[in-house]
Parts: sequence; C-alpha cells; structure tokens
Amino acid sequence: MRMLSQAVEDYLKTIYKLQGEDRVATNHIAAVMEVSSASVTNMLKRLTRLELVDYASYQGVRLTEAGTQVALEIIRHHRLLETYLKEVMGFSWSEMHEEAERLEHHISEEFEERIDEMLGYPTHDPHGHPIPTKDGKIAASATQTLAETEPGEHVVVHHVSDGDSDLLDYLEGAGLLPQSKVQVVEKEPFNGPLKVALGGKERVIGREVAAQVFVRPAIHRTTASGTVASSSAERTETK
Amino acid sequence: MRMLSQAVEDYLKTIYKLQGEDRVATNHIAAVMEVSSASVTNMLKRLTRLELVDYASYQGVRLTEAGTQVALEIIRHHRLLETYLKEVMGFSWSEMHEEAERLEHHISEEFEERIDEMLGYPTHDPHGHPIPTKDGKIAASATQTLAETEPGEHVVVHHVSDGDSDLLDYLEGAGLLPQSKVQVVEKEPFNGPLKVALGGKERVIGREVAAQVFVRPAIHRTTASGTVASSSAERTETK
DNA sequence: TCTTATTTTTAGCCATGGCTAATTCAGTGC
DNA sequence: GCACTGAATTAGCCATGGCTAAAAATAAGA
Ligand SMILES: [Mn+2]
Ligand SMILES: [Mn+2]
Ligand SMILES: [Mn+2]
Ligand SMILES: [Mn+2]
Repeated sequence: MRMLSQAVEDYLKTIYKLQGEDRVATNHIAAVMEVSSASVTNMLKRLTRLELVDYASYQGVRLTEAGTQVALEIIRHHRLLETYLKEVMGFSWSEMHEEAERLEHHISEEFEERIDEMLGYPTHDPHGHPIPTKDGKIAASATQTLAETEPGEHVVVHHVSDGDSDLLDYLEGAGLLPQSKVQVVEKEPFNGPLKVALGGKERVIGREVAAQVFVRPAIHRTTASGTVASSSAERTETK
Repeated sequence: MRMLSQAVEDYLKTIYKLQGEDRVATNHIAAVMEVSSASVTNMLKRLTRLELVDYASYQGVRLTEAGTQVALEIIRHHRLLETYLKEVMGFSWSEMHEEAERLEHHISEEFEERIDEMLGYPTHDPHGHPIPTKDGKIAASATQTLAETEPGEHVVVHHVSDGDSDLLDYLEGAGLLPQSKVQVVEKEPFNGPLKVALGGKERVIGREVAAQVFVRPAIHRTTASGTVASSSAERTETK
C-alpha cells in the first residue's frame, strides 16, 4: 500500500475507536475530529476508493479488514510511543499523549521495533490499554468501571481513560493506576462518592472519576509466605 | 510564527546548506531537492511572503535572519536526533539519517530538550557536525580534508561527510570517525591513494574517500605520564 | 400519510505543494 | 547592438484536505 497521509491515518484511527457493532455516523466522526461533516463525507469517499472503508451514502461507515489493520498499526505506534515517552524519557501524562499523537504517523518500522525491544515487548501502555501486536491482534479490555463496582468487591485497576490529562495526574496521585488493587468500601447514593481502600488507606473519590477507572475482579490466592496476593484475570481474547 | 510545514522547513534547510557568501540559484535548489525549478520559484515566493527569505526574480535567494533561525532549529533537531538514534537506540548510519530526516519536523521542543539532556548536551553529532545551540548559534566546522593533508602532518578527524551511508560504514571500519588521530604517511601522485597511520597501524585509502574526511591539525602535548596525546584545536567561532 | 427536523451530501471555494509546457529574461559571443 | 543560450518565471493543471452554504435524503412527529 502506498504511503498513507497523516489525515487518512487519523480518520481510520477515529473510525476504529468509534465503531462497535454498528456503522459509524458521519456527524459522529466530525464531532470527534473537530472538522465539518462535509470534510468527513469527502474523506470517506476517498477512503472508499482506497478500499480502507466500507461506506454507502447516508448509511454510515465501517473499516474494511485492510482499514482495520492500518488503524491497529497506528494505535500500536501510539501506545508503544506513550510507553517509551513515559517510561524511558520521563514525559508527563499530558505531554506524552500529545507527542505520541504526532509521532505515531512518522516513525519507521525500525523505530517501532527498537522501542518495543528496549521496553521489553510490553503488552499494555501506561493507561493500561492493550498494545496491538505486530501482526495486528489486540487483547480485550475490561468493561467494568470502579463506579459500577459493589461495596466489598476486590478489584484490580485494568486501565484508565486517556482523555483528560488532569484526571490522569489526579489518578496517579490517588494511586489509581493500572495494577493497583482496590476494594470498594462504601457507595453514597444519588450518584454520590465512593469510599475505597487501596494501599492500606481509605480514600473518597467522586462517581465521575470512578467511571473513568476500568477494573477487573481480583483473584485471591495464598502465596508461599502465607500472605494474600491478588491480581486481575488477564484474558487475552483477541477480537 | 504560525506552524511551518515540512516542505517549508526542508526548503529553508536546503538554502541554508547551499548558501555561502552569495545568493543561491533556483536550479541549484531544484537539483538538490529533486523537484522542478517551477516548484522552487513557487515556494520562494511563498517564503518571501513569510519573510523567511530575501528573494528577487532572477537574482537568487538568501535566508533572512528569521529564516536562518528556523533552518538552525531544524538542523538542531536533525543532529540531536541522529546522536540519540545512534548512541541510545543503536541505529545504523543509514537508518539514522533517514529517520532523523523525517522526525526533525515532528518533535516538540519538549522532546528536543529531553534528548539533549539524556545525551549530556552534546556539541557535535555522530558525523562530527556541530549541533546548533537552542539560541541559534553554531560552531565553525573544519575545512581541511584528509586528501589535502601533507605527509608527516598529524591531524584529528573533525567530521565526515554525511551523504553516503555506505561510505560511513567503511569509515567506521577503517577507524576514521571523529576524534580519531591520523598521520599521513605517504601520498601517491596522480590523485593516487594515501597511506595513513592510525591506531598504531598503517592503512591505504583512496583519494576520493580522503576528500570526505575533514580534519584539523593535531595539537601535541606531553601528558603527566609522559605519553604524547593529541587533540584538535576546537575553535568555536559562531558564524 | 404528510410535514418537519435532523443528518448527510453536493457545490463551490481556498491554500499547499507538486507537475509540464510555454514564455521571458539575462548574459555571452559576434 | 543583436542573436543565441541557459536559467528562471509564468501559465495552467492536479491531488489533498480543509471550509461554508445550499440541497437532498432520511427519520420522526402529528
Ligand atoms: Mn493516548
Ligand atoms: Mn494522530
Ligand atoms: Mn544527517
Ligand atoms: Mn527533512
């Protein structure tokens, strides 16, 4: 396939993220990408010619298999870059995302390979999002949020929303990053705050924040030393 | 200044490299950049509107002070990136240059700052080319080549040409990289090969290769331990 | 079913940055 | 001073990817 432009790659990535079971609406893409609907229609026609999407006027759009592979390749770049920028280069949450958003379109396969190796072939980025493999497979993510978790339940943070970097700074301070073990102690009614226990301390967090924290049930097991360890069930269904 | 495109940045960089004392010709830029002369004229008009060049029809072009600063900023990115890609990420000579050529247009000031710091604020890239400072100053380079060096002269390799990566691989194997101490032993006439001494061994190299190796006279001094050390006179005139 | 509201597309415009072919300019030789 | 030649510019085209405003299609409500 001929070199794809940054614009084409960003459209494919956006469609990938918006498409669940059903087709994605023109206006939806326009809203997320902050461009006019007319621009979206124009691009969808070109993506159709490139056989990267399956599109019919007024019927919305879906990625073809080829389009999906391109989207996953870009997402792989993005997530490997974020991991590298944060772990190796010490970028903050906000800088990291912005930088990865640009560089994802400009690194070579060689560069991708090097950072993957330097990072020890990570499977998840700093947000806890799965990193697609080189051959375009991606692990499933957790769908349960901390806000939906019932008091008494023991969970492990799987991933956190990557939309708001101020939120990420807050979550980092609160210790609510991927791998953290959390227990919900209490939930105030009427969408009130949650009292959670983590790292031996109790802490109150708002319902909105809790809805951005995705969790998996913790698995309890007794270690050789007799202490109780827990971790999330890591299902790696590739869908 | 508004965000400049990759094309604009590459034109400025090319003009910077071509301009010595006098103005640069349209055809010269076209040849180096492998675009048509018409495209160059078109771009020069736009660069003029942006006040990045001083251009008059049929009279050639020169960078303005603003244009020079942009060019130096891009060259700084390029050379810091090359150093990082080679030293930290283990890229080869050929991959390194290609990668830097693209990434130089897409890294943030933050990224530039981080790699500068991680590298310990280097003054020269792996070719021995000076890295412009953040405030747009650049050290002078050596102008004498090994081919011009007379037998008996002791010199230190200052920088090597960065045009041909196969040549760079060869020079690396020959030990003719920046900082290497070399003595010309013999020069065959009629543009014949040179016999040089370096690292305690003698070696024969072609005149063409020697013309791509830039050197400075070695300064001899006696160390405390009695051995003789030499290094090049590092003049850092910023021009 | 018919009207209305919403979504989407079309039409037409613009900037960027390429290209080829035709023309114009500047310098050299006569 | 004039013709010639090579360099440079102009004219006119194209693809990409934005935009606004108008028109058309679809979905929803009475
Ligand atoms: Mn991100
Ligand atoms: Mn992007
Ligand atoms: Mn280079
Ligand atoms: Mn470049």
